Amino acid sequence: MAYDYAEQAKMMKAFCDENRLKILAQLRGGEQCACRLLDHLEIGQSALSYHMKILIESGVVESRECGKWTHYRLSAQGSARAIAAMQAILTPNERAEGKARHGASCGCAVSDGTRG
Amino acid sequence: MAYDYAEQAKMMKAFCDENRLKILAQLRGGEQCACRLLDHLEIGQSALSYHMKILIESGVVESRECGKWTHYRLSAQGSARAIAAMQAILTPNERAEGKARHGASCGCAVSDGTRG
DNA sequence: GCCTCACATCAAAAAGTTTCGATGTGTCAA
DNA sequence: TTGACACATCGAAACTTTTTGATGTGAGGC
Repeated sequence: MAYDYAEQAKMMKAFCDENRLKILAQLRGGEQCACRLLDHLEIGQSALSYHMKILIESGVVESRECGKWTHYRLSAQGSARAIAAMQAILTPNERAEGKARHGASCGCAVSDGTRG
Repeated sequence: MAYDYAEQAKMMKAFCDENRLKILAQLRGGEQCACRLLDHLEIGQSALSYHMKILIESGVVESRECGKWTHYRLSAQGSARAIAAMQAILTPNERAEGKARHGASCGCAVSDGTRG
C-alpha cells in the first residue's frame, strides 16, 4: 500500500489550501453550481476553475454538467479513499515498532549500532 | 467545528509533500533519529530540518532530545486529530443535504431559484 | 578548553502554486 | 443566427514553498 508518494501527495493537495477547504465545506451541504461556490469566496472565476480541477483530479469531488451549468459534489468513494489513505499514513506498523537508536544514555533501544 | 480554514490547511500541509510522506512512512516503523531519516531521502540536512519543523507544527510528529541526537515519532494524539479533521471535512452535512439548483432541465432540485 | 558531531537557522536561489485578465468553447433563449 | 451566459484554458504576474550552502548552537569526547 502507498508506495506512490507523489500520487498520494497529489490527492492530499485537495486539503492543504484554504480556498479548497472552504469549497469542500460548502459541498458538505450538498451539490452546488460553480457560480454559487464563487459567491462565498474571494477569488475570481478562473481561480475557482483551477481549484475545482485540483479537487476533481484528487478524486474527492465529482462534477455533473447540466446545460450551461456545472454542479459539483463530494465523491463518497473519493472521500473514503482519502480517509483510508490518511489512516494508512498515520498507523504505526506493528512489525517494526519499538526500534530506535542512540541507546545508552537515554534509554533508547538500539537496533543496529551503526550510528548511536 | 473547523471554522479556521487557515489552521486546518496548515495541519494538512503535513501530508501534501512527497518528502514529508516518505518521512511519515519511515516513522510508522517507530522512532527514528534525524540522521537515519536523512539516509532514505534525497535532500540535504537543512531541508530535512525544515520538513521536521512543519511536521511538528502540524502536530502529527513529536520529537525527543537524547544527548546530541533528536528522535522523531508519530504522535498518536496528533494523528487522531488529523484523521478526525479529514473525516469532518468530507462528511456530508445531513441538515443541508439534497439542495441543488438549476433545476428544470436536468432533474435538479431547486433550492431558491435565484440563479437557475 | 578545544574539537567534532547533530541539528537548527539564515539568506538567497530555484521550483512550484495561485492569482488575474483575456480569450475560447459550448449551451441556451430570443 | 446572434447574443448572453457558464465555465475552461491560457500566459503572465504575484506569491509561497522547498532547496541549497553557510553559519550558529549546544552536547559530548579528548
